[in-house]
Parts: sequence; structure tokens; C-alpha cells
Amino acid sequence: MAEEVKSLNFIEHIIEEDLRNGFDQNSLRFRFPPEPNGYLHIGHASSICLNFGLGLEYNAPVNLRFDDTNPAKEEQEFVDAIKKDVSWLGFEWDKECYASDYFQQLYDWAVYLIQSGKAYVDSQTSEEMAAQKGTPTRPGTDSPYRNRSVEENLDLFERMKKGEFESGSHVLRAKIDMNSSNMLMRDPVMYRILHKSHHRTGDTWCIYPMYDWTHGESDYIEQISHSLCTLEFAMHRELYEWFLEQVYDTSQVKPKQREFARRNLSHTVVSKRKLLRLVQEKVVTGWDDPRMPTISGLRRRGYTPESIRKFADTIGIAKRENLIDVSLLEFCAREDLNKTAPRVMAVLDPLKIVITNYPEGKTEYVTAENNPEEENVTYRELPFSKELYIEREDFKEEANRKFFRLKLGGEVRLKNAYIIKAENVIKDADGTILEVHCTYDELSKSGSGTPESMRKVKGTLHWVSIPHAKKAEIRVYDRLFTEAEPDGHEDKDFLEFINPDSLSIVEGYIEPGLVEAAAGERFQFQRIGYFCVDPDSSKENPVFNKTVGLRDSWAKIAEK
RNA sequence: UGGCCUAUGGUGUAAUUGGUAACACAGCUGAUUUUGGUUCAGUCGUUCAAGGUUCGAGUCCUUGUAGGCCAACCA
Repeated sequence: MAEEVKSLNFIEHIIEEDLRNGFDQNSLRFRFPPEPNGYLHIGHASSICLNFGLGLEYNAPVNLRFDDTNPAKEEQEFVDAIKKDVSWLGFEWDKECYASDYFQQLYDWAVYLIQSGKAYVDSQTSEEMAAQKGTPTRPGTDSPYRNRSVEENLDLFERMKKGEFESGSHVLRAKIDMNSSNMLMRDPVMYRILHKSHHRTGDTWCIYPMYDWTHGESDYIEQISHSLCTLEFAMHRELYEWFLEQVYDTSQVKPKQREFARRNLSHTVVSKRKLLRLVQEKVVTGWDDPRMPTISGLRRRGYTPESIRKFADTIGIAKRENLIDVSLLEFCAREDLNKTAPRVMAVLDPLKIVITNYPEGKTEYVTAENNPEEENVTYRELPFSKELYIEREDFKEEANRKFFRLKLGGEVRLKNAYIIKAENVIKDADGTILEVHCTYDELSKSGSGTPESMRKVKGTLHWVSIPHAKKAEIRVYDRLFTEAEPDGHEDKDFLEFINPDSLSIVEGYIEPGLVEAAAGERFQFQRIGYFCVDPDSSKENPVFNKTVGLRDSWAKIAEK
């Protein structure tokens, strides 16, 4: 077999070039740096797969680092959820790190910067500083405090740390260049006073370092070789490097920041802020609502880690804007589930069938394949009887030749059982069909080997036996938004495009063995789609979530 | 009156670094099928524009055009 030439993404090209230029492969090290202020979503999954994938590819360690520099927003709850999600995706981190572990080192370095005349305490309001900042096309002006003496700065900064000042009264700023074309270089804030206790450091600190000051130095402390982030940080790179330059020791690895485009998924939103709104405004039931593009939502929906990793791998990584069609994600789910999900029968919209020539009160068992994709196919027994449910849409009194299902006078195979023929219908006063009376061919039983059992009939239907079937709550999910890019309208709020039919709850009937299934177990309801047992489920009240429907070429024909 | 980034089929991503533009999804045909599933075969369709360098340009140069990002004591 010819070895497939693996194409590299632009990050891998950069790493390969570094290696060619003499960078030691053993010094390669990556990190995934979430802020614990929300739940991880499919966009993060892409970043996780990138960083941990690189670790696997180059046999390099990958740290999980919580960027926890803002106690106003961050909580332990999110730390726990993030760890769970990363593990569930199937990745192992080398070290579990926290930016807050570096607060002392960061403080010491800040003191060093003050001593070197590279940082100063500013005592203006944020409004005053904003006014001096200028605009992208107009340079800024110096703060009146810019030239405080080193001694005064040191004294003030220490007193900031000791808690002598109110929140917001002073900040520590890097002294760089108020005329820079890069706004971030116009004396960025390094520390702010925040009298707020931190989920890990408690009340030890009341000054907290800003992202730019923290991130690069944390990468340096951990000796991260390649620090990958999203495109909006591209302008931060110059500052990242400036900060690094102040403390860098040439015997150490100097981390390199590179930026990639965040992945956007159609028919949803991928932004923590917007997802938070969906939760707060109760559009969904929580962060793990199966309609959410969060990792926890996808998990509850029935997506497998494999399918998400495959998806991330397939969409790749680049620098241009993108909107990935959700149908690709759905394809990845089906591809994986097709191989692994046991086939079962469930009827979501029941229509009663009575087999008039079948003995009253008789129960017999038919044999069903668990999964035709299995290497060694296994089987189970299913009860069959005179009265059955089939799917309402599988019967029509009259239909054309393209309708391969049951119609009056027509024959159809009941999956794993007999061939039946529809003889007449019973309707109520409104004309709604209550029952379809059929006859069956006793010799046509599946697997019996008779010539009758080998007969080809055009359609095969799934069914359940009414006396044996169990009721189940089936939560049928659809796309959360009707628009491909709900947040792509400048004049309209994304919530205007919520799909009113994103969830419909139906009472269906499942084959009896299914009540034993445990939360998280995934199945294919034959001819319908993939479903998974919800955590709300119990043996008495089974609950299934629809992950994704089967490909439905009939729906396309029916449309025409 | 700025700076940075990006432009390849409908979508996403590649192209051995200047040498036949390909892979996946989506779409469309057909075959197989006791799931209108799966599988298999086939098919449609691509380098933002204009110049330039070169035997040869998606790739290099110039000039445009379009889109994104940058003025939080957020990350």
C-alpha cells in the first residue's frame, strides 16, 4: 500500500521549519490555555485537537493551563467542567497549570521592570487613560505620571499589593510607546487593583496581572515552544514579544506565538458570550443542553469523542475566515455511530396495525441483527404479535410507484419478521386513520429459508409489538438557528433567528429490552437516526435524545 | 487618515515550496441492499482582479479590490 503523503497545516510547516533550523525536537512543548469563565465549545475542541494533536505527532508534552487572572469572572465550577471535557475528548495533559501559580514570579518581574524604568504606576481614572490612548489613526499622549521616579513607583506598587488603595485607583503600566501604530503598545496596563477573592489564591492578592503580561510569561515559565492562539491576538504578538524580551534568558526556550482563525460552525454561535446569553435567557436549559455547541452539549446529544476529533481533523486549521457547514459535523457523527451503534427498533409516531390472520394472543420471537457492521454479527430476540405499531408516515391509502412503503393492496416486509399486505383501514369520524388491517404470509418469516421468505418486496418497515413495547420520551432535536450565520447580521440580534422547532418531545414506543439501557448509551433507531439515553432517563421513564438523523434520500425524493 | 492579517469549487482544507490544482463534505446519476441506512461506481464544479518576472506562476513582484481585526483596569 502506498504511503499516503500527509499534508501539513501552516502551524506544522512553522514547526518543521524551526526543526530544520536546529530547534531541538525534545524542546517542543504546547499548551491549551482556557479561561475558566465558561464551558468549552466546538471551537475550543478544534484548538484542543490542534495542540494535543501536535503533542501526539511530535511526542511532546502539552500542558493544560488555566488563564485565571480575573477573579471577577472565573470559578472553580468551570475548571472542573473544562478538565472533564478535555479528558472526555480523549487527551491527556502533561501538567495541570494555573496562571495564578505564577503570581509571585510575575510580581517579582514587575518590580524588576519598574527598577529598569520600563514600568510605572499611573493614578488616573480609566476614562482619562482612554482619552490619552489616541485612536488607531491618531497617536496617544503621555500620562502625567509617566515619569514618576523609580522609588515612587516601587513604593506605590508595593502599597497597591498591600491593599492600601481602592480598586481602580492605580494601575501599573508598561512604559513603551504612546505613538505606536499598535494600540497595544501604548503603555498597556500590567496590573489592576481588584479587591476580590480568587478561586485559588483566595485573598492573598488584591492586584491581578492582565492577560498580556501574564500569558507570554506563563508560556516562558512552562517553556512552551509554540503558543497558539486565535487571530484576534495577532496584534498582541508585538507586546507578547516585548514582555518576553524583558525577562528572557538566552539559555531558555523563547516561546513563539502564532495565530490561527477560529472555526465557525453554521446554524449556531461559537462565542462564550453568546452561549451565555442562550443560557441566561433560558433559550436552552443549560450549558449542556443537547442543542448547544458546547462539548458538554454535544456529549449529551450523543456525539462521540472520536467523531469530534475526526471533525476537527477534517476541517483543519488556517488563517482565513470560515463558516463550516454543520452537515460535516453530522457526517462525522454518522460515520462513527454507523460502525458502533447497535440497531434497535422504535416507533416515534405510531399507527396501529392488526394482522387479521395472525392467531389471537400469540407471541413469537424473531431474530434481529444487532449491527450488520459488526465483524462477528450478534443477534437478539424480539417479540412479535398480532398487533403492531408502525410509523404513521410509512402508510398511505394510495401512493405512486416511488413510495416503497405500505399502501392498500400493497406488500411490505416487516424488518426481521413477515411480509404483510394492507387490506383495509379503519377511520374515525374525522377521517383519521386509526388502524390498518393487514394479512401476513406465514411462510415469509425472515431467516426461515423458505422460498416465500426470500421473496423480494420493495419496502422494509420497522415496527414494535404493541403488547410488548415500552413507552419512551423521545427528544427530537434540530438546529438551534434557522440561519446559517445567525450572528452575521449587523442590524439584527442573533436571538431573532432561533429555530422554534429546535426541540420537539414525542412519546414513542421502543422495543422492550431498551429500558435497560444506561445513560449515555447510543443506538440507531432503524430507518430513523441515532439516539442516546439522556441522564434524565430511568427504567420507568426512558428518555432518548436524537443525535442526528440517518441520511434520508427519500425526503429528497418526496420533496420533488 | 494609520497598522496588522486574509483571499483556491457551494463549504472546509491541501498542492512535494516555481513544474499535470487535489481530498473531504454538500449536490447530482446509477448499482447493491430485509434500514430509501451502509457500501460501491460515476459525475458536476476551483486559484479575487489587472499587470510583470519566467520555458513554466495558486505559489514570486507591483498595483488594485474585497473581507476581518486593532482605541476593556476582559481573555
